[in-house]
Amino acid sequence: MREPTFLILTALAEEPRHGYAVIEDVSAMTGGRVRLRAGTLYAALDRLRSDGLIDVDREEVVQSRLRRYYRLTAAGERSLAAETARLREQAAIADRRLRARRTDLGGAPA
Amino acid sequence: MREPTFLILTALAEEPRHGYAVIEDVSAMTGGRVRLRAGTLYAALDRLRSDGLIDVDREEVVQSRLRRYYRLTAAGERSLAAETARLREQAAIADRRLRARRTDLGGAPA
DNA sequence: GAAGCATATACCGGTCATCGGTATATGCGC
DNA sequence: GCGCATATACCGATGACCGGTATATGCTTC
Repeated sequence: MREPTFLILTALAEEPRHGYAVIEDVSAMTGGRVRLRAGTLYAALDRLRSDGLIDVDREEVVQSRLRRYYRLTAAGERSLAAETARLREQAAIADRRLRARRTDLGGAPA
Repeated sequence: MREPTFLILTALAEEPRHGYAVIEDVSAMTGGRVRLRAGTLYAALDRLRSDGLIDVDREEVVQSRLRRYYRLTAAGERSLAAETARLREQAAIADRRLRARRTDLGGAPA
């Protein structure tokens, strides 16, 4: 799973959101670093839906504009949890090695 | 940065390694989940080298076969550290939301 | 009242990291 | 001599993602 996909699932983990709200939440989550493109978002939404990780929650019409809300399915929740565990483990391994490097004397000029 | 690239940098963070040793370390690190393909590895190595994140450490001939060892540069170390921090943060956010979900009552059948 | 901006969904062409397979070469065990 | 592990390297295909654009509406500003 790539970063944008992971962030979309994380956005939907908090509460059902419509497309545009996902873009905004991902931006807020990453301190503005990740600005999801419309193309990325809607393609990912379709893909995640056909994979059964998300589903349409409801549709609302606000100011005569359609809002389609998506929510995480049980499978999506499991998938996000597994991915989160993986991220945490890999970060821990890298962290350990980076620390060991710095401990091994200021060291080799790279 | 995608997962294979991150894992390659992590493999080199421990000590200089040659290509094949990177494949083995990545496999060990991920409990056998990630088996880097030769195509993935050498393309990534070339790319990382031209990006200045890794460099050739030395070359050895073992059993008349060449072994090219790569090491992390200072830039590579910084890049890996930044990426690690990003992973840790995103995992923490997702974790928080997943926990909140479970707390919010066993909840909605997805 | 029109121009511009935010909201909102959607499509499309292109890029690029990765995958899967293959080529090449050597040494070892059977 | 055959298969396997080691070792580097190339190539075509895939697919997620990017960037841009189209469409539509309502709000704000001049």
